Amino acid sequence: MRDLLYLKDDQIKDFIEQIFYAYRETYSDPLKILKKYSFGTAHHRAIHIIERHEGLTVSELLNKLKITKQSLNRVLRDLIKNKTIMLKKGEVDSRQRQIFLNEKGKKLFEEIFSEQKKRIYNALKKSDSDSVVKFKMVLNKIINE
Amino acid sequence: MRDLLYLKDDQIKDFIEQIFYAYRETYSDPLKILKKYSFGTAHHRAIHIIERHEGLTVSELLNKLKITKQSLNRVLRDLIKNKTIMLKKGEVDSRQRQIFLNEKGKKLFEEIFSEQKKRIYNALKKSDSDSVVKFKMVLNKIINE
DNA sequence: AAGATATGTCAATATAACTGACCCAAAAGA
DNA sequence: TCTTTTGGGTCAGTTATATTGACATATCTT
Repeated sequence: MRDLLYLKDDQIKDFIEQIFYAYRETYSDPLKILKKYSFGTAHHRAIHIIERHEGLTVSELLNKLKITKQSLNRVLRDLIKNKTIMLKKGEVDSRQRQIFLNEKGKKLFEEIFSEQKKRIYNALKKSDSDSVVKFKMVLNKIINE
Repeated sequence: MRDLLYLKDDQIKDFIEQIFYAYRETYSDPLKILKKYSFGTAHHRAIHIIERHEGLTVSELLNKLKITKQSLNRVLRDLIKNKTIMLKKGEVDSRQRQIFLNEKGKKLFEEIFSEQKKRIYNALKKSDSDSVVKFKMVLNKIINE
């Protein structure tokens, strides 16, 4: 029987620790920029998901963020007041609201992303294509487990 | 010139989103167990790092968690009161405190870990050894960037 | 002896989340 | 059409986790 080293508890514990570090570092990089706009990481996560999924509905955003609507509402209110995002009535179901970045929001996203990108870009640049593909595969399996 | 698909912005944006999901899912799995002991994720992260680095000092723990000593102190106080951890005077430098899990803490760690382990274990089991090695490599490069 | 370091603590505040209750408008179904 | 369900918004109060700033104590270094 093979000795599946990569399934050993110590390896798994290391991953649990490293996933925490990777998340924290990745999301702390743009905090300075966010502060300029009086935003925090909660706003950042919302902006990021909205940019990746333009026109998604409030309930779709809720499902991705997995927070309560009361929590999300504070964030959306700030973003709307700031003219970072806008809501449109859903075309098929007019109870729904679809969320879009407006011009100001797109600029803000780019500013945040250009800062946050560096860490990931440099890490991928130092890896070969196969490693990146496999990194993505394992990451996805962890998420969809 | 090669077209470096794996360095494209969209791929990087996906990673930023997925790192968030991976972290959130990994650390939300054991929340129910933690709640039984009136602990939260802050306690969990401390317990996890202490288990991985038994006998580390307070300042070493601070450097890993990257929070203020006032924040950490609340957590450590709770853990000490609960008899999850104990502090010992440093042997070389008696200003320092070395942190250890005691028996109760080791049991609690195992209870938390056995829950949290499932997600990672199953994801790794569905991946081959090479993928896991490369996942680790890229993850480390992201952290140490 | 003087200064630096490691740790602990008090107080006030910020951020991001929660629960629970309730509202309206629009869609879906009987 | 009438009723129920759904999508979204809001008020109020609370909790968890972090922050800044000030200060205290013991121990190590010079």
